[in-house]
Amino acid sequence: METEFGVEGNDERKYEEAGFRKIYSSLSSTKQLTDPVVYKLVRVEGDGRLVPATDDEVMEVKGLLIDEKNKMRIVTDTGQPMGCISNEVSSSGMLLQLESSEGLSQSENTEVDPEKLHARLEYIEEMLQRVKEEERLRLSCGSADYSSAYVIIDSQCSDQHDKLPAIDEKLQCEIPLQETVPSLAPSLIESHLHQSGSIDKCLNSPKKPTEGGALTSTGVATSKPDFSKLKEEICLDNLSIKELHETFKATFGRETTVKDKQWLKRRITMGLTNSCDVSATTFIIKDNKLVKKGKEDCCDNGDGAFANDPPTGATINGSQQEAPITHGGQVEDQVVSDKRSRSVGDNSGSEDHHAEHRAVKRVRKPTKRYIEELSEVESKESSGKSNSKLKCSGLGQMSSKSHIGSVGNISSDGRTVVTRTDSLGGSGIQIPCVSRVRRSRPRKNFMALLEFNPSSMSVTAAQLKKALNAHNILLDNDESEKDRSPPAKFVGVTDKDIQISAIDAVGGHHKVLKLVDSTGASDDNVVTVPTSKGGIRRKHHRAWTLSEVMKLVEGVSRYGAGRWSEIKRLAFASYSYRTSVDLKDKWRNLLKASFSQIPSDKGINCRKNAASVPIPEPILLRVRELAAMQCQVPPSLNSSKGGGSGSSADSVHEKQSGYL
DNA sequence: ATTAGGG
DNA sequence: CCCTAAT
Repeated sequence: METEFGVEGNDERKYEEAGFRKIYSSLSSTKQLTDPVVYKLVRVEGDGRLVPATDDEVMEVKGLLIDEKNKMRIVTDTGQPMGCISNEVSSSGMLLQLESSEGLSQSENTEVDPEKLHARLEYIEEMLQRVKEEERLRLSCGSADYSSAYVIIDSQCSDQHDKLPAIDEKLQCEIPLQETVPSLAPSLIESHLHQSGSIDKCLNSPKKPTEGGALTSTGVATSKPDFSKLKEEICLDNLSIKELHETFKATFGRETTVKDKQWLKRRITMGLTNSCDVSATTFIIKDNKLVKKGKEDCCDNGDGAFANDPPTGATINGSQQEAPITHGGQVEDQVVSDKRSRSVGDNSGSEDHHAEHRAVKRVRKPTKRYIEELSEVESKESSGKSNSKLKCSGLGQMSSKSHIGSVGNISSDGRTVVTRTDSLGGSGIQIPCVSRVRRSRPRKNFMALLEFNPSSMSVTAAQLKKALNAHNILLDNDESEKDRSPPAKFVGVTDKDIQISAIDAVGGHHKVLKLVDSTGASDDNVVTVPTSKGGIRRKHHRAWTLSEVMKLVEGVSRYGAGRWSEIKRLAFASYSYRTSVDLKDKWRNLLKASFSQIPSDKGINCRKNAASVPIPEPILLRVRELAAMQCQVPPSLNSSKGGGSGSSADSVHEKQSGYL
């Protein structure tokens, strides 16, 4: 149906005979299908049966795996249910089967180059990363309905696995998923235009000697979102992987480890242009619009898409050892060389970790909060203990047990969650160091309980535990269990986690990676932090990402300031945190910022930026616009700053588009 | 339940 | 961000 046959009909028949139905091929006709990867989509029924994905499901997932450069195909299984894998599968989901070419085309040849396998592994990881990212992005758009994605890796070459002990390990990584990732409002783009007089250069020289020094020795800029990189014109083409990662973070407020330049560029571009139609081969974003350099024009040609695939990745700077995931099929070797330990799917925090770890042989720098928390712990316990634990759970696990093993846990807001044994009520249970207790709701319940049962601690404790469990915060020693993801068994999952667990499927021939989606907000937990002053204060600051801000702004422009619940529902549907009140507060802040920060623009970005990322001027401008058109302009500084060129145009603009 | 404002 | 008053 949605089949898009075509292109190298080479092994077409073979696949079909094997019971596959090819549904998508993004292969360019020029590429050789020497080492194809086959995807098979399967749904996991509640009883554990695996049934072929429906066409609709296929369609849905199809978009997730458009891989234009690597030679692979996506096919669905036309066949029958594949049998039971587990009766623990409660949630239905998608199965994505990756079949290595070795399995298909070389099934007779048992001798598989270990290197190739390794390469395959790396490749799969990369793909998983991408699936994950796509999943996140998709989630943030609030579209999807299915809550799980499964990836099955057909291990027909299981005999090779001994040679690659890492495989099994890698399949068992948990992936706490993070929410977020909106796209930028097109409306912002316009306002940006007005101001673009002063706008110019590409951001390909993001390294100011001053910044980031503390973080990385490679001179890569800091990992904190740097909106400045998103301002003005962005030449994604010239960026290294690292820089792309930075840009990605700035755009989506989240780290990524996807090493594919093309993918990164496309994704970033999509985010920045709020378009899903980004298939350009050149990625220059100017004024939030995609500018195509040498080629035709921008954004369009949604389908066949990435036929020509100018090696933008070829812009590899020799200086930086960037992830050499290139296209074609020659990549593998390079990838192999990159076999650092790495988890299939951690989330931002550890992704960061990986990125850093990879570029520099250096342990991830603990976040401020982490240090803070650690110190708190230390104050109670012996400091040395804590330290060792940190190291242990942070890295030791990975390196010792296996290539990757469990990456430990990462809180969805990007912080590494180190488990420690704490004397909570003297029970000595293991709790995540940084785990935060669910905020408002449980607290309420908890309080209520305390009120009604002031004396029965057991009850309240149980309730608390229950509440925590409800949010997938394991208080028990399940921590390790969770990590291990015992084979042939699905981990109990809530909709709040994304994880990948390996299980032995039918006849032990399949490894299944489960990619459970997350509503994204597993982090609206809170931690109360004893302030040095004595009081204890809550400590959840969830930094607003650029994307969020832009979404907010766009929401305001669309529904009007004040309709926070509307905006919440419509524009922030996928953000479980960020209440309407939050939106309101943020808007208030934005207003304040937009009307105050103007004059000191140049002087500011020197030092102060280090701590707090400034909001890009275009956004502020837009905010001012909206404020003006909605009569929210603070009386004091009404028309002061506007004197310049942009404002006149703006005012005109705002008057005309005043009502929406 | 949602908003507006102050803290 | 939190809290509260007002609607």
